[in-house]
Amino acid sequence: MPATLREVAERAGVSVRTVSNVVNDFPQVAAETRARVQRALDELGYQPNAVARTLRRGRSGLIALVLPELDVPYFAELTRAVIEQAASAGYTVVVDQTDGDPVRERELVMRGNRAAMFDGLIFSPLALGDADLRDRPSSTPVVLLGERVVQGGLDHIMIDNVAAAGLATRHLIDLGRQRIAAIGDQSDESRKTGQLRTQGYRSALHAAGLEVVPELIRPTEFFHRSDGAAAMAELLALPDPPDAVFCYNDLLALGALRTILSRGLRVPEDIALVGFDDIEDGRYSTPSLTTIRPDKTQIAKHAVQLLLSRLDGDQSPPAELPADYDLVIRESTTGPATH
Amino acid sequence: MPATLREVAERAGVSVRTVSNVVNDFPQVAAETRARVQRALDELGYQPNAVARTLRRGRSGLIALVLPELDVPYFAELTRAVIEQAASAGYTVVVDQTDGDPVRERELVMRGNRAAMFDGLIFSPLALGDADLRDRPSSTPVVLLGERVVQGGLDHIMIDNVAAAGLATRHLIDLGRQRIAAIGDQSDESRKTGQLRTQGYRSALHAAGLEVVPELIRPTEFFHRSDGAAAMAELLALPDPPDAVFCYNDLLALGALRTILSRGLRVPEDIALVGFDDIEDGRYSTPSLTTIRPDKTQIAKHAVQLLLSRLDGDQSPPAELPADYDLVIRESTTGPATH
DNA sequence: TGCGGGGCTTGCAACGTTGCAAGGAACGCT
DNA sequence: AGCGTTCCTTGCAACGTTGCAAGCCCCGCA
Repeated sequence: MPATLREVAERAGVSVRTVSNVVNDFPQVAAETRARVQRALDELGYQPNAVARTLRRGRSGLIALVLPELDVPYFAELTRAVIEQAASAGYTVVVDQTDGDPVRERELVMRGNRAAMFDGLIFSPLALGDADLRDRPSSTPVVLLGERVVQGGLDHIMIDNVAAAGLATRHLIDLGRQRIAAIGDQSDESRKTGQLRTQGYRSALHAAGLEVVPELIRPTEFFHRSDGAAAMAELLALPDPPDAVFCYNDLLALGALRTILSRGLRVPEDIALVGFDDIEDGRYSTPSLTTIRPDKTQIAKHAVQLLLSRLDGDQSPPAELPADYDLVIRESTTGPATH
Repeated sequence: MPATLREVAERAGVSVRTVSNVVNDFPQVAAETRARVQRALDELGYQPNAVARTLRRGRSGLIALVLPELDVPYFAELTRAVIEQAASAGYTVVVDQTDGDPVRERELVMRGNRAAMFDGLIFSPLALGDADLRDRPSSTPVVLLGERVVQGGLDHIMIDNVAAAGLATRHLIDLGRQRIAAIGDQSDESRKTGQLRTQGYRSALHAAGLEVVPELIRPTEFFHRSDGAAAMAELLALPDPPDAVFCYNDLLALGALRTILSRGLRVPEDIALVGFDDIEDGRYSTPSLTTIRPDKTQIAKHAVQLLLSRLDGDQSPPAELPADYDLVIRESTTGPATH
């Protein structure tokens, strides 16, 4: 049963308001009074009631990070970055996992700070699209992450997927590979990630004068290891298998790697592999994984700053911030370093 | 600016209390009134204010899951399980990451439901130990996960680490390995995990009549891939390197695997590897990882149930629930399946 | 002595909700 | 007609906090 302001006030022989003034470090408190109140606070182990405070102030100091899956390493790593950025601004992050369930996503995003208790939302949608987000009734600020939504009229942070995918593909072309496959295409109109990356992949092939072979572009339902493993098995079953694969994320690449190695083939000698996301797993696989590295810290920083500026009343039109990325070359395309 | 009960009441021409009755589905409301209020609710898009509700009811419907690191796959996978269990009981989970920072851990656990807004806490401590938790002033119920704390006088869920480590070690012995190393020992008195697993490792060796070689027991500061890679490098530098290694978690094992393979050695032919945790990464590495699999779903279920029973006023003495585990044999000890 | 002013403290109200118990209307019974 | 009962609705207060503005006291100055 924690102490309230009133109990502290009685013990210190002052009014509730004065205790509040001490707790909140208002200057207009006599030193002697302050000391007496402080003693009472300490003796009773007073902790302010955050709920009452939030009700009164209209701010909770919480921001929600809504993600499809926490056990996807990319999201886990991004979460760390967001928590760090928010903490340095005095905010606490609440993480919520939707599993890409449209109902859960809608619930979280559409309801405002009334249903939940947070001041703002950083949201990486999987199921919800442009249309869904067009007119949110809620007034809680939202920042979107990822390529899922393009025209939501909301603040939005994403990397240039077409260019990044092109960079990855060009790297394989530069290595002299001829039959370059892609894993992770998504026909579903609403899944922008796969489509944008396929677009970048195709342009890179075109630009190099290489033929785009439809059967080398493998769709997957999700971006998990198992999807990559299965897609790779299909590619290996082709009469003329690829000599390189661009996987649309690292998990797909790790799944594909597993399949390749289990068939006794070598990476990169027989098949070169490029992933996307630069998760830690890919730095410790054998061979380690060449990948596109999005600047997760930057993404987190932009997201938090954008959100906080909205909380401060920034009324400027929705921003669309690009995030940096680069290509990290490792063993899966160039072989082990010679030492 | 979302609607309040009062605004709805004015629109419907009833009292605030009646609107509340409709919102909360109290039976004593005339059908006609209910319909009229419902219409007003819909028109204004009313959403109850969770903060006010919590203040009034004394319950937020939130439970916090406090973990050292979200980007450690074991915790990410556990988080998924906890979220699922809590959701099925109508609770929402708030995830908080401490990075093992004692200050943050203390802050979260010591403060009650006042400082934060949750009804209870599921806590996997890294830095805090028995003494720290002995007399918490807060009345918020806590369930502890893991072996960090043994005598906290708090509800507690853990697996039998000694027995599990013994099982892993015995598996290596049964394969005929003679020089079995261990990675992940922790001399720091407060880090129970490493100590308990070392204890199980030693007993298994003793029981098999094998010598315990101190230099084969490698301490690590953390349980990350990089720690495993470094420790393995030390082991390989020994005049007489091991022919098997029991790693105290899968990340250590994956780091060790990376080091072994990069030296051109084979797993399991030259060195057999066993991990702990059964994270998904270990199912897709090459070779896939033999490991101890804690029943994460069971851990989550017990934790949530225990916590909710405390919230319901259960006053029974602190429980110490064991969680199940088993040994999953994969390629890192027995080689690829022949197909 | 009267008055202005600064330094410090306080009471009141409100944030939006719900528990409590009372209020009121309508009905049936004697 | 009077009374009890049932059914429905309502006002008040409170959860713990803080904004606002008033209030108090004491000091200094004329």
